[in-house]
Amino acid sequence: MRTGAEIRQDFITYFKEHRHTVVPSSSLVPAKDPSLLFTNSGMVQFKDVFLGTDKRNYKRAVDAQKCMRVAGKHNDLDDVGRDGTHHTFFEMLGNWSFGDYYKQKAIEMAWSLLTEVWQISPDNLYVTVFKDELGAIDTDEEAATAWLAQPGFDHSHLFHRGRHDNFWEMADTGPCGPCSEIHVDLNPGKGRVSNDTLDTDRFVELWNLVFIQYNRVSGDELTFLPTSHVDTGMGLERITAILQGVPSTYHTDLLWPTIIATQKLAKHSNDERDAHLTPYRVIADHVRAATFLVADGVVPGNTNRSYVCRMIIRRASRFASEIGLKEPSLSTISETVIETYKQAYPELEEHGSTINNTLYDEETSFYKTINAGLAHLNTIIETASSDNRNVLTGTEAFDLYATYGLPVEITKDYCDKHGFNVDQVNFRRAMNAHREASKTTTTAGSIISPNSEIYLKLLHSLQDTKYLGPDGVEHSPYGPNTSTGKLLALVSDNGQVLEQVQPGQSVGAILSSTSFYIESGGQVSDRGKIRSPDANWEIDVESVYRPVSGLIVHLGVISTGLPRAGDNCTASVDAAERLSTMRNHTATHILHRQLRNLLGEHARQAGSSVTPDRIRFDFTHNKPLTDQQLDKLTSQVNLIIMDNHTIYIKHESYDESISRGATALFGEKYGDVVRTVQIGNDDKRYSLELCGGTHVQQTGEIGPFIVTRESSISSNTRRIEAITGHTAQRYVHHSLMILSSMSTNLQSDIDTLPDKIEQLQANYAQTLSTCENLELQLVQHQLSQKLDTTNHIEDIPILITEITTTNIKLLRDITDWYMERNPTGIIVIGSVTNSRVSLIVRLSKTLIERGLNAGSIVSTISTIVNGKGGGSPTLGQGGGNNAQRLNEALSKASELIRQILSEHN
RNA sequence: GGGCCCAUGGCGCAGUUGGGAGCGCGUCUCAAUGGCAUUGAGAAGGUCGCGGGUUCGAGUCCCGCUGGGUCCA
Repeated sequence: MRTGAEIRQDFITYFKEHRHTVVPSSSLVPAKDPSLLFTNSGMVQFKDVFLGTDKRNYKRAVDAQKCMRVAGKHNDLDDVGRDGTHHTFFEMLGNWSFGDYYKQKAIEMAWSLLTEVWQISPDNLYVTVFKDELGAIDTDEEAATAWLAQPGFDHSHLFHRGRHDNFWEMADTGPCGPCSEIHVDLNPGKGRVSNDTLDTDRFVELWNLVFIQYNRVSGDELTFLPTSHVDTGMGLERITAILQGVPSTYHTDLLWPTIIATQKLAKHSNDERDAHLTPYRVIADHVRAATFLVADGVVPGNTNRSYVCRMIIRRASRFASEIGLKEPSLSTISETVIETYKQAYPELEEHGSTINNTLYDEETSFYKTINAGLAHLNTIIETASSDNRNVLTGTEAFDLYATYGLPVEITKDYCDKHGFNVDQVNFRRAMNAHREASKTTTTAGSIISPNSEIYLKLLHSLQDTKYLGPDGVEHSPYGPNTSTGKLLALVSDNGQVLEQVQPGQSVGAILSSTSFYIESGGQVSDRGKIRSPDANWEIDVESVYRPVSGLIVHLGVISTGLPRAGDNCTASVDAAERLSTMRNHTATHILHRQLRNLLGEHARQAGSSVTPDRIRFDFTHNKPLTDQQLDKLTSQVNLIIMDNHTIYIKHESYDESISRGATALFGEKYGDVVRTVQIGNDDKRYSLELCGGTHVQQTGEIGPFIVTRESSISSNTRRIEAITGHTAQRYVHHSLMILSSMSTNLQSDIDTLPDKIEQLQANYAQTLSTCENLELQLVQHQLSQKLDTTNHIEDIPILITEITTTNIKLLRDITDWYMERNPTGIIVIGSVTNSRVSLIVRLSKTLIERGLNAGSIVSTISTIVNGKGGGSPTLGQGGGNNAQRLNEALSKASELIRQILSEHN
């Protein structure tokens, strides 16, 4: 029996023998494609080839591509594991022709691989080809004829299908074409096969061959592409299940070992395992997906892909607890995944410890979340029970879910146990409302979304006029800062050619050659000027971008003159800014390396921004850096700078650079030949990264390196901001000035400033408490002198007085002092500070039943001083801003108390 | 990107239309026992995350920020 690994290799070997270039799987994180959460098919890494915006140096390719399908238009995550076919993560085997062979050859190779190499009986194979149900697009006779000509192909096994199944489109417009699907009969002899039975679970849809021949210009207009392409995809899990003759993809040797590993942990018998197959499948699928995600640098978090990663881990954990695993166990299970896949995907083993720690940490924090959520649910249930309610409202259940992260299934279980029902209809309703509310209302600020079509046309027309060679604009960002050439065109920001322009206008300038760097790898594009001495004009360039391969647009403002296509001109990069950027970029590499040395290899770059002003570096790490770590980091980076290592830049093959240990980044796209930036010579190499950016020649040029900020941007992701060169030097200077002026003001050496400040603070605290003490004594003194003015109304000692103090807290405290001496009494105090009046009424508890209430008394008398007040029955506070009427307020208090007491008798 | 929740002593938390900053554990001191576990009595420990605002008065209400949690896109 062929193993899954062998089957993957069979596929690759077969097409390699047919002169295909073996291309490695691209990362699950799509390179520079923010519209796509994850790589979800084999074509993602070749998308720009089909669009015609980029080229490869091969015409035939074969690959096994890691794919994730989750949280798409309809989130089918909840279905994964409930049957034997759905997966979040899977591998797509594909062979590709970029303008090389077409239908005939593709079909022939597919047929021969299936029937000859893998020995699948032609009797069990069925094929569909495209036939437009609307009759607008031609039927794919070419494919049909090719299928019918294959040896052993049963003519009754060919079916026609319409647009939904057999016409492939990348988007609303763009490359598209008919496709052919190969289906395998799992139950031959189960009766006649029709077009409809192909969709039943008797069949597996195994392999889709897409023939890209059209370009959709609009909803109802197709044009033929100049060259046609083949794009095929076959699920590795599916073919493996078929060749191994097992009942589902989970029973293949790709996933079954994971299920066995889980079974061991759960200590289940085989019967118990089979009775709980759904949780087993979910765990196997999700742990595999999470393992691959973490290996590709995705870390669980609360946004975007990070969130998907978290969701998968938590869902697996939830199902793990269903089979009795109450301790974190996913990280143990993932070891089996790594073991199964490490040969084909060495990154799994390389990041093994990161995967282990990440899964363990996430599962642990999930437990914490659940416990907090259950505690919250418990208090809800308790209060509800005391109100004789035994239904959890939809809002409550949803709040538990959306705010406390308690999965609704867990809520339901817990409610069941406590005799509660959950209002699921209103839960759904709340969920939908939440979805609506979350929909982005503001479209993210104008992302340059060039209409590639327009730019491609422009590129071709410029090439037709011979101003541009076949490779397009000559680009040399690594050479001299200045280049001379011709202004080829001026365009608007959506790519329309501008015939007439005026000074002050924003334009995009296309030159025959340029040395401006184009934003990439986090490094911003250069700024600078384009000048024409002959025609006497100048453009201030703000940024530069490449809408399609071969075309470079300088965005800027015309500062003087009237530039016209055809003018000779010189483009100069702002050299000082560029140098600052280079300092920062090289420093970024050192920072990256040093972070990993300091924190561990899991601390990987998760985005960066390198500008002339600063470095912003995001990386995966789950807690803040301590002061000691930051200190160590800074001094070590500076040491490396001072070691004055030489930077070596070279071009080599991707594989070669990786084998030398180069760091490749996620979300970056690399060709077969890559540019590597090495700090330090081969004997004393400090770091090696794939990078297209610009760098200084010696680390010493960087100057001082200073971390200005360390912060969190989402869970498990930290951000460091830093400065170098002139900016750092100015920063140090500025800081020293501040220190020096502090030292003058505090009359202390800089070295002893911290002590001095500490001492001042201690003195201040001491003085403050002394003051408070003195004030208290002062107030006590005042009050003690007035104690003999205490009157009695009926049998109640009552003191109404004015006291001078700035501290209202003391007024409250002093009432304690009074109450100790007159436990059954009343005291009313008025005080004036800054022309504001404060009033306090304090009375004995025993007086409450005689109708007295300190809060309401103070409330009444406060209105006299133009204010408000309130409080408890024994202590009321209030105030106002009319100090003139304080006496009036105090006598009103006396009157009021008298009145209440008499009424209450 | 949008929504919701949280931040109070070393730790875990309470704080009621805005009115005296608290509880449990821990820490320290004293006492009881020959010593410990322990028990009793007492004490220390707080910019209530930060900054504004409303108010006579804000831990509490409003706005902004920081950090953490969580869901959705």
